[in-house]
Amino acid sequence: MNEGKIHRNSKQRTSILELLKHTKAHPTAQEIFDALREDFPHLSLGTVYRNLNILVEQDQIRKLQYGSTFDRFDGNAVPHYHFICESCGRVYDLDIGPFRELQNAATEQCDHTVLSHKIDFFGICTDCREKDSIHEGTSTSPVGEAVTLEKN
Amino acid sequence: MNEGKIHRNSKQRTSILELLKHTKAHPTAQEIFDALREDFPHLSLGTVYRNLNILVEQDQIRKLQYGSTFDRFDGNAVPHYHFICESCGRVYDLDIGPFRELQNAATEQCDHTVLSHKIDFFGICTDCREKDSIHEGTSTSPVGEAVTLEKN
DNA sequence: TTGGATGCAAACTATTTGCAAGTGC
DNA sequence: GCACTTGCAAATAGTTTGCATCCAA
Repeated sequence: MNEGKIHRNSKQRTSILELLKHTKAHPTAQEIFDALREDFPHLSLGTVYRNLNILVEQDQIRKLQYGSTFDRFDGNAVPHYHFICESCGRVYDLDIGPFRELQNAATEQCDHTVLSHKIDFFGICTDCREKDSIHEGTSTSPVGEAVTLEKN
Repeated sequence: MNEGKIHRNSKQRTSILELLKHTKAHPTAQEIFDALREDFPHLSLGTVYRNLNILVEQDQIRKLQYGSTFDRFDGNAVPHYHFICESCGRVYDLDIGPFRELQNAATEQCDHTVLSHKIDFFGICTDCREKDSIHEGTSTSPVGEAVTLEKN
């Protein structure tokens, strides 16, 4: 895309980065937009998306995708794994790993050049577990495709 | 959604499932549509999506999402990990794991109830590595958000 | 015969893009 | 002043949905 472009500073982009660096919430583009609207009443969603893409490209933030219809963004550029609550859709950082052995295992098993990996854990977060007599939370459609080790 | 619905047989759904069971290619909805068009000249994309969702719901197939704009589908319902080529976008099955220790590690570190996990490995597939003097393949935009253990 | 399944087209949603005006360097 | 950025609105792309008709049980 616009890989080699020289980027100017902009209050908008700086604010987006700041917001992401100071939250653990992994917000969506829309959430970032809503939050920054207070400071920039004329802010547009297009600008938010444009800047998020620039920041991702610069490796300052990360784009998270695991099954909802929309992406989330992570201001923590340091490699780490995630836990995704299948009830409320929230994303939590995990403080384990990285497990380089996994990559060795993968490399040994296939002939491809393995450069990186990503692990997502799924389940029910403490928050949802507590308010659990109601069982089904206001969920943003959970995920499929995960390795269930203990099927119940 | 339509969880408890009783589903009739349909040639279309059967064919979609057959196709997915007999390929290792993890095709997209569009690719499935194109392939089945030969047998069902009047097939519609809507039908393909509807049936894919039913099959996912029935745990007969899995929906894969790792960063492209579109989803892929996996006829292998047995838990397994994937390797995604960052150059050509192809998805390969890996024959390692599942690593239940990971889940224990995660459970210990957070208080959430961890039910499942998923691992994706990223890199360059053998195919792309070979035709590599040309370097940039016809890529469908690679992924972000992965743990790079050895930055080169 | 009844309610799910299909084809078709229109609707939706998240994201991207074109353009004229604004702005950092 | 040049080129990047912005806001706005229109455009995309992938997926979903409404509806009349079709078809499996």
